[in-house]
Amino acid sequence: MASNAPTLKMVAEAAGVHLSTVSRVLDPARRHLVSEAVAQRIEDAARAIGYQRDMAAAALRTRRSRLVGVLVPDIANPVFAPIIAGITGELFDAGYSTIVADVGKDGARQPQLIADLLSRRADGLILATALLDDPAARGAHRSGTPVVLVNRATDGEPVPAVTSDERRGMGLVIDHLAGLGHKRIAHLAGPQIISTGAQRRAGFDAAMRRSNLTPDPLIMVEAGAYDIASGRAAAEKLLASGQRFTAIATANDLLAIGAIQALGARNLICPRDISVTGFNDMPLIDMIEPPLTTVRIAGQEMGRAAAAMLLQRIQAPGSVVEHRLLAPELVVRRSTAPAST
Amino acid sequence: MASNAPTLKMVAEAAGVHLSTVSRVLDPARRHLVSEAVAQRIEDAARAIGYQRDMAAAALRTRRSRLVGVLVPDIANPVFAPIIAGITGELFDAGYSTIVADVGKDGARQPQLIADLLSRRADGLILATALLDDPAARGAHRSGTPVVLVNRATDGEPVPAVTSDERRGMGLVIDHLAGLGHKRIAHLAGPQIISTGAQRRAGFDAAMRRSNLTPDPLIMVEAGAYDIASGRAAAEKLLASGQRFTAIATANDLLAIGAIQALGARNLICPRDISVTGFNDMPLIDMIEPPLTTVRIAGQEMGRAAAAMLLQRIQAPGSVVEHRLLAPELVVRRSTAPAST
DNA sequence: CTGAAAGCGCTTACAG
DNA sequence: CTGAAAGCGCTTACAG
Repeated sequence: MASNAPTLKMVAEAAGVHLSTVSRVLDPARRHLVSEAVAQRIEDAARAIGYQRDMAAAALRTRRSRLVGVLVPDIANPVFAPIIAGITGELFDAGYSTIVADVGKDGARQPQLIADLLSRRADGLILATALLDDPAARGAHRSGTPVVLVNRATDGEPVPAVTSDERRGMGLVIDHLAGLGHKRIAHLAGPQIISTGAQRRAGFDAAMRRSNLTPDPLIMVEAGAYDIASGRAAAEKLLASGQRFTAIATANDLLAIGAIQALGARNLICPRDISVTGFNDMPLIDMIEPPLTTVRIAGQEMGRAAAAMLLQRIQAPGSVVEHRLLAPELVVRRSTAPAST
Repeated sequence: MASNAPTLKMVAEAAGVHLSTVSRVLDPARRHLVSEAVAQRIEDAARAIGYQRDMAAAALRTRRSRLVGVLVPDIANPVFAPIIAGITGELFDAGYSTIVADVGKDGARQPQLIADLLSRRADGLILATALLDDPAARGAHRSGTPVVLVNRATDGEPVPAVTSDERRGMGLVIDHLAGLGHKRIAHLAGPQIISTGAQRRAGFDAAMRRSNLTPDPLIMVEAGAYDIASGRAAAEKLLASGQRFTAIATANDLLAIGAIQALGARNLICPRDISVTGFNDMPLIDMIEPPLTTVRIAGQEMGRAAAAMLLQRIQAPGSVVEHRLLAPELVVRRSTAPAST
């Protein structure tokens, strides 16, 4: 274990050289500075005694840790799983380690987690936790720490980000529903303090107008959170309003499940009476009844792209801030049908 | 950012003391060694210039990093999400950071990841990746590194572990099915090189005998992996065998979905013709058609318990090896019904 | 109660 | 091409 781990000095003694020479040989970028014969001898010795470079010490000396911190709102939420997988995969390939931390639903742990990550000399941060107005994200970015937002962006002062193109995603939904003859389309929106909620709603408005339909404020409701209970509650409000509509475009798969439950409670059947769409294409959402028409976001790619962007910013800290948008994809299943008349 | 971060020395200068005194004051355990007046002055100075302890340097000096590595077979698998959440939550509360790493489906990255974690002076490892025979887990444990297995255990030489009580879980399933009058119960087993697969199968045999039923090798199949496709393929083999059975007890929810699909392909309906049970109670499994009767494992608790056990082993490295078993719970839904006659 | 010094394991100018 | 030395930012015996 660590307490008796071989050090550079031990390798040096075994090979009969100075430890600085060992350090050179073991760094691919500087190995050529040493004669081949000596280098060979050192490599043999290092292998023989099982030398492993101490990253903690190297980080202290070089001020680079090859460590990246990832903050997520809820590590148990399946939506983030492919994103995290993409991030860790890309970073691993680049020789980086990833610390994934869960800030808790209310984000309470975020400040301490950021401080902790920085005190471990993390080379950069990826935040999946951003609110539209997010002082922590802005602050970290401003202070010069390489930061990239993923899945959710901020508005106002730009911070580097990789997200799905939410407006386009909702546009695909509306085009699909309009194509099925739906005219009165309700929107079950996500929390408007998060970019996904706000952008999907904006995409809803824009796409409705593009289709010459009117986004009617009377059939728009906002869910308090992205979960089934909130979706059901919001959909019940919609149904209780007495307004007429033939489809509900929701901002999230779980909200869609809640909406379908609310319909069922009133003996309305999806899609026969009312079509419902989701967003995200989460695992198993194709297995529910009815299988959900939804928008697939490229989670793993998003994670990879965010990691790549961060790596690039670690190399060139001051470089221009970009917001990369990934194209989503409509997945038509059986929760949508021609408008009932 | 990190390059101009305040150091102990800067705080010392600001407060007009030696940096060793600052170090004492900022460590709660040694603060009492310094006079209150000086301590106050130092704390004020530290706050004023925004001092943050450099964990990398502290780790180098103390040989403790307050960092724990967690290895999972597939970070995108929803089964692991609550386990990871439990682990990170418990460790955060204890002042530890967690590195979560995905070893990839074939485990190819595991050796390098373990080496990397150790080179960052991780204080311990939690492995959710263990095979029944797992040289890496055994090796790490033997070398004196604090290690705890979670969800999956090894056999042979004992390594500390926290898992669900698989035999008991499958026992609950069989008792339930037997209570519904099923006598010919097929087993769709998980991979037998993983403890979950092996133990659930062992639990199946034991519980069948306890109920005076015969576990029939002719209606037992092993899935190649825990996924829908493997479940479907295995169930098709079962159906093609011509053997008679009225229920299939599977080792995993995804396998159960595959089994239900295989039934559907032969125009058999679950549960009318054949009852099917799952295992894990993964997210949304209650929403599929039919909602699945399954065994709920206490994922988050399991994670917390594994973290607590690791913390304890970090304090007392040589302490006795235990394998903690958490009680699972049967969740009856609509995929099981009285045996058709 | 406080300071001065050594040293954790590395990397990297600087000599030779 | 190789060695000797300084120093990253801390903690911790050892003095006084």
